Amino acid sequence: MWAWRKYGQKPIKGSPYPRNYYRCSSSKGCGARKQVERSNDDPETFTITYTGDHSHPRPTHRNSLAGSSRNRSSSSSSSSRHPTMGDSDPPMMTASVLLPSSSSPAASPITPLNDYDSTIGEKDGEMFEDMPIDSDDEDDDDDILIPNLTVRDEIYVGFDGVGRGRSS
DNA sequence: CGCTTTTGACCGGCGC
DNA sequence: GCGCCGGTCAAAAGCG
Repeated sequence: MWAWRKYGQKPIKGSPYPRNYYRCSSSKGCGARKQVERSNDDPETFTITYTGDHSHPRPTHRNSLAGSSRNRSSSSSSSSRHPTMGDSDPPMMTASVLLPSSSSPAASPITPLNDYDSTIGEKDGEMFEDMPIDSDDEDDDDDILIPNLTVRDEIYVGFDGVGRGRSS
């Protein structure tokens, strides 16, 4: 997926675990940020909060980003959607990754996050972006986000930066 | 060599 | 005005 560079980590009050701050490094002026925090109750549950939007196309191997947008400000995220799609503006893209240690993924539509356990159970909050996409070749054009399963109602991914930059 | 990660410090905002 | 909290940047080190 995208490349995320960790730029900070701070202990959050109210949570025994620290929060990690990641920033997209795929593009210079990409204002996309990722915030990873572990649940207090479920150490296996990670709450990922994405904010902002990427200003660069997806490194997918399919689809050509015909004339992808070329407007790159510097910090502001003025990205455009895919021309092929007719730019809609999804208010937000959310991805919640929960790793139920005991819960069974049976309820999950896809992606057995059980495997995540090994990937994530390393330390506090690492990069576990290797979600096992079952898709043969993810032909989706630009469907951001992965099939996430939100089991915990507390797993809420808030987007304060929704519609930041380009929209509006 | 380039890039990523890690820790600390700094800054801004808010509350009291 | 001070203290607290959250958030970000910066510099250095390590690894590929």
